[in-house]
Parts: sequence; structure tokens; C-alpha cells
Amino acid sequence: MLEYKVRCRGKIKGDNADLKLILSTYNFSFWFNGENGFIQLDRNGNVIAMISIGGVYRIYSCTKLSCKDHVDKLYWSLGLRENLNEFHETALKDPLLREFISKYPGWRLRSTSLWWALVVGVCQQNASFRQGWKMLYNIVKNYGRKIVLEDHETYLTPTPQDIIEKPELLKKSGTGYRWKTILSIAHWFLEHNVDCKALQRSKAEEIEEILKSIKGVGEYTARLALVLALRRYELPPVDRWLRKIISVVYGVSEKEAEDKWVSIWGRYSGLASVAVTVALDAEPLNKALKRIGEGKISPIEDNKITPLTMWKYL
DNA sequence: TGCCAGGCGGGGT
DNA sequence: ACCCCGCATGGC
Repeated sequence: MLEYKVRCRGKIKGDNADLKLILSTYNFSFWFNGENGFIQLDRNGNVIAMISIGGVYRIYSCTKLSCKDHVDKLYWSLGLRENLNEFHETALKDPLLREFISKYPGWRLRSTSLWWALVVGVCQQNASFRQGWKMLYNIVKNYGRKIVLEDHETYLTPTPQDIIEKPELLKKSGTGYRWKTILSIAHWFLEHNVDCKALQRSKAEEIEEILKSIKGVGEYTARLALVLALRRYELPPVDRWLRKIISVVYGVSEKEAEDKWVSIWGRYSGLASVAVTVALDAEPLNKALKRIGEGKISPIEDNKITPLTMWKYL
């Protein structure tokens, strides 16, 4: 067993990013403990960044590595390379995101690998927010790729290979019929030797079609992966939840909802989709609609599981 | 305790 | 291009 050692150190130069907020969003206890976050920077888990909410980071790996490339990747993962001025301008005029963005201008989307982003998408299919994230928590824990960085313990995401070797652990993780889809995604990754840099050069529509070629990956999951892994926002993931919310808030039919959304958010449509789920604490539809009616459209501090607090409970 | 939920594909029209 | 149904779980 090789030992992880610190290979690079530094401090994040923060525009106005709020690292605690960024690390809190849709995260698990083994990747964020309130003080330090752990971010996997490569496909196999050989390179891991540990970053404090104050911005001090260390990059660990078992072998020597190029610091410049990996620090760059860390900035990318934390969303610090994006200029969101245009997104913020729109948000401050928007009834759904105005409150959230004015309260949390330092929010950025934390990205994941394409592989994991697809698994995340599949676990959101036809399930509640909480059920989906519980599945993901179980998957990481059950595959059990625990590692130790000096005196810190954390977990790697399972690799496609791990899944193929032990597909039964997927069912044990409570994924129900989704286990087949996750397994086919794993096979797809091994067979295609996916090159994300090359994928990035393609049009979003083309990437969406490629991802949809995997059985069980449809429009929603493909687009969520574009958002979470590639920071491509022009094609928004719109599920039943968001579709209904759009139709109520902007007074359009559910059929027109997606077009309306894109007409408002343009090239930030996908980012806005995710931001709304955070703003409304991922409440189930009826509660979310009630919150909107009451004008409570920013996260509420409470002792319950929300996108911003789930790291305390899972 | 029966519903039913931030999709999806297959089979109908 | 549509509409409709079943689907594994876990949570209410």
C-alpha cells in the first residue's frame, strides 16, 4: 500500500468565493467536515486535495506530480475559474434566484468527474432528493475505498472497475432498479476510454447525445452531468420538480417551461437549475411551491437535511 | 400501510 | 412526435 504524501501546498486566491459554502453544497461528511474538504483530482484517486474553508490547500499523492496542473484542476473543481457576473446580473432581477444570490454571492458550483456526475444523475431519477443522496452515500461507503492522508481519513469514489467487479454492492446501496444503469455506465467508461478534454471541444448537444447512448441515461441525467462535470450550462436539466416550479413562477405551461428557462438564463441555464435546488433546500415539490408562495426562496437554517447541510448528516 | 417521488425506455398511437 | 405505463427502494 503506497502512502499519500503532500506534494503541493498553497493558499487559494479567492475572488469573492465562499469556500465554506462551496464545500458545504451537496457534500458528504467524508468529503467535508465543516473545516476541511477533500477533492479527488484524478480518475483513479491517486491525487487528492485537502482544502480548508480558509483556503489553505495541500495536494496529496503517492507519487510525484505536476503541481501547476493539479492546482489548476483544484481551482476548476471549486468553480473559481468562472466569471459569473452575467449570471449574477440575471439572478438579481429574477424572482427565483434573487434572494439566494444576493445573500450568497460567493456560491460556486463544485464539480465532479464525469463518471461520478452520471452516477449522481441516475440516483436522482424517480426518487426524492434525500433518497438519491442516501444512495450515493451508501455507494461510496459500501465500496469502501477508504484512504488516509496523514491523520485525515476520507473515501474515494468507486471506479467503474470497482462497480463491475462487485455489482451486487449497488443493490445493497438501495439503488433499486437503477443498479443496471450504473453498471452500464461503468462498462461504457471502460470500453470507451473517455477523454473529457476531447469531449469538452464538442457541442453540448453532441455530448448530450453521446451520454444518452448509455441505456438508462436520458436527457435529464445527461444534462446534469454536463453541468456537474463539464461546466456546460447551455442545456439545462429540467425535471418534473423544476418544470412545475418554472410554470408556476413565470406563468407558463409545463410544455413551455424549458424554453422559458433558457430565454431567461441563456448560457447559464444549467447552473441556474442547480442553484434553484439549493435556494429551495431541495424541498419536495409541494413544500417548495409553498415556500415560493411565502417568498422564502433562500436556504433556511434548520436541523434538517438540505443541500447545504447534508454533510452534517450523511 | 399503502402510496408515491427531481426519469427512463418500451410500446402504443 | 407524442402519450402512458411499469419500475426497486425507502420515507412518510
